Amino acid sequence: MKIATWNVNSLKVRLPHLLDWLAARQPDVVCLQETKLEDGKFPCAEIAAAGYQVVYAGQKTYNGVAILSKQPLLDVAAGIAGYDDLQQRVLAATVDGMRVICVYVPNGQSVDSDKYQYKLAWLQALTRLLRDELTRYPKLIVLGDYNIAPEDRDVHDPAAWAGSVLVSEPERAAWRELLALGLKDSFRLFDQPEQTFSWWDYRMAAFRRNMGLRIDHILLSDTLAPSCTGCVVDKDLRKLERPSDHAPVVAELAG
DNA sequence: ATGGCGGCTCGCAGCCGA
Repeated sequence: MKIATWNVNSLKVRLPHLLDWLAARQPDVVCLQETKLEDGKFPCAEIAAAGYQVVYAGQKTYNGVAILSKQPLLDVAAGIAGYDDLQQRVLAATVDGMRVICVYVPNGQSVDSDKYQYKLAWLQALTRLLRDELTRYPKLIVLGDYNIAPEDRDVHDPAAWAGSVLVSEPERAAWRELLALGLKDSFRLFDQPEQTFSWWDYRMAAFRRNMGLRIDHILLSDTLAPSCTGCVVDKDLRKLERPSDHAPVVAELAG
């Protein structure tokens, strides 16, 4: 099965791209971030017509997450239990016995901002949630926009980015804590082309010059990781008119 | 060169993303 994550940066604007992409690629499960839609405005009919069930947790202007699936979505839960968050950033559902958790990690803005402290606290809360979920769901997949480039090879210009938000050591330490729960970065299970990224700034012709970061990730529990047969970034959507600044990441699981 | 682009809003300027 094919399972994907994509930060759409407004589902309203990106819906035509999404529908074309679903038809072309036929992923089984798709997690979306930054839908930026109140639930009453979610395009349910269009997504149903494309052959997908969908659950979503949105808000006006910012954030918002959704899970699309060809198979039924069960035991749906939004947010992080025990962590009050007005921002809609987490959505979980069970698909075919596999727990799927869609995450939109806070950006953090800059390392000296309140938003950065929120990001670090939020990542701690996510770690607690995932530790708990892993006790109940050995087959766990956590995918989304992590807003962390885990290593320097995930950054187009590590020297220019050194110490800044998205690459700072506390963020990378939080990333390693997630992996230490028993999760694998599916992208790094395979040989990959150098300079593979999932986000490029809209400015400075960054996509054309491949000035990007790899910040969108698919984490697989140690139980699930052996069944992963590939993980790629699908850059085609970033080449279209009016693209999202993120490209989808797609993992293939056997069986 | 801290700008640049593109999304959003009780909008027409300012905030936010990454």
